[in-house]
Amino acid sequence: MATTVVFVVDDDPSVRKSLTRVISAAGYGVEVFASAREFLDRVPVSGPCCLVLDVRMPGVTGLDLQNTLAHAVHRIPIVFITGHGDVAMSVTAMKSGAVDFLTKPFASKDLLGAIQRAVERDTRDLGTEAHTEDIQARARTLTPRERQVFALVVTGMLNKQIASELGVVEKTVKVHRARVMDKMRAGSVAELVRLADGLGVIVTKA
Amino acid sequence: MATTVVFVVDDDPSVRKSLTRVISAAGYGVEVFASAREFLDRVPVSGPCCLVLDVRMPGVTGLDLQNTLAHAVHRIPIVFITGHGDVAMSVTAMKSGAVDFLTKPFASKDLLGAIQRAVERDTRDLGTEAHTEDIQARARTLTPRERQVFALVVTGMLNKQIASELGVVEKTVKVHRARVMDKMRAGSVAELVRLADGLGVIVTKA
DNA sequence: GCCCGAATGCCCCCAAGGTCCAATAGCGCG
DNA sequence: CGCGCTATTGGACCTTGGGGGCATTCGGGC
Repeated sequence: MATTVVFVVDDDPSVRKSLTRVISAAGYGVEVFASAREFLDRVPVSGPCCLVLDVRMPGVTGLDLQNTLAHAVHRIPIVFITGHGDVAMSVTAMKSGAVDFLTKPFASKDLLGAIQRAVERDTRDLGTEAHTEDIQARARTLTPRERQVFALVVTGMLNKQIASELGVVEKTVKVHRARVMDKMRAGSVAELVRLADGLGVIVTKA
Repeated sequence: MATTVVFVVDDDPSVRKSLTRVISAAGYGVEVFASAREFLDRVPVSGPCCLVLDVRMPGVTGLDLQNTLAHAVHRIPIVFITGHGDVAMSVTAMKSGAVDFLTKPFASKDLLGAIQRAVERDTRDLGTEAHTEDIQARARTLTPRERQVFALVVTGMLNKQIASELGVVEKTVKVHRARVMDKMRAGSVAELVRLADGLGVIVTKA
């Protein structure tokens, strides 16, 4: 499997160096960046990861980067570190979903603990994300009509009810329905409902 | 409907007084307490609410109270306020699910904004909670056998498969199944699956 | 002894799913 | 322009699955 990689963004070279030592000693892959921009210029990742981010940096700050990433496709979990943090700053970061917010000096084990929690979260997110992607991919192969039938089937409607709803004959509904079950790879109505809800719930909850 | 009530726990009488003024002016009901213990001695609430809590108090602190409430049945959303907060304290509070963490002096609108978000969260929680309660109540009326059939039906298994799984005849399964649909007030398998997943997801998440 | 949960048999109806076949419409390609 | 492909629709027919009604039996518990 791909090694879990921890990204470090800090403008202080000595901090980057010591963080790299501590984090790689814990068995993670480490990639360091001196600025938010540098990080954004080569984000593409696969596999679980997290971001250790200095709040206070010249130019784009850590909080700015957090906001930028919040609208990105894949939201990477962030552990903030800072030399001169204040309460308002930490609260803002936490409200925006940061995993932790450490003020220097901090114990290595605190940092590694936070990183571990961040990585765990990311692993979970990636799992559900991949799963949702998979389902959406199947849903995309449905024709418009099949999609309509799909939507009505998962409400529990009978074929004849769906038929009158769509203004067609029951037989036609059966055909579409069979294709939906096939394309969505559902072996039963129960599975189909779960696929549908997985699609809907995620959208509603996220 | 019941008025939304905001609980205030602070050991400083003058703070209690001014908070009461600000919060009730915003249209909320307010109940004040001088200590965590005093609050715990008369918690029972119905209807949406939230808690405005001073971190630093003699005896049981705000963070202690937060921990205590975390294991309670109904987790009330908390807005922390404090005169002398530090970053570690705020991060702990936020990680434990606090809605916000304000340091004095703060603007009234910041407090009221936080309260509004807390109340909205509580309203949502109460809604889903009541809904889950309702479903669980129905599930409790099921006999052991009906429960087993219920569990297998929502897997998408056929009656004959359930029958062999339970070592009985298909007809017997049909009878239980019919009772399950009746008791759970489900009009279709689709609905039944949603009821079951609603139960399962909550159980898994809580 | 009565009530209830559980199990079962028989009969019948309706819903779901599949087979074989067929028609129409739109769209891109040579 | 015709050919092929896909989406959509529909009919006839048959099998399997789900659900309801009715009656019976059996074992516990009050």
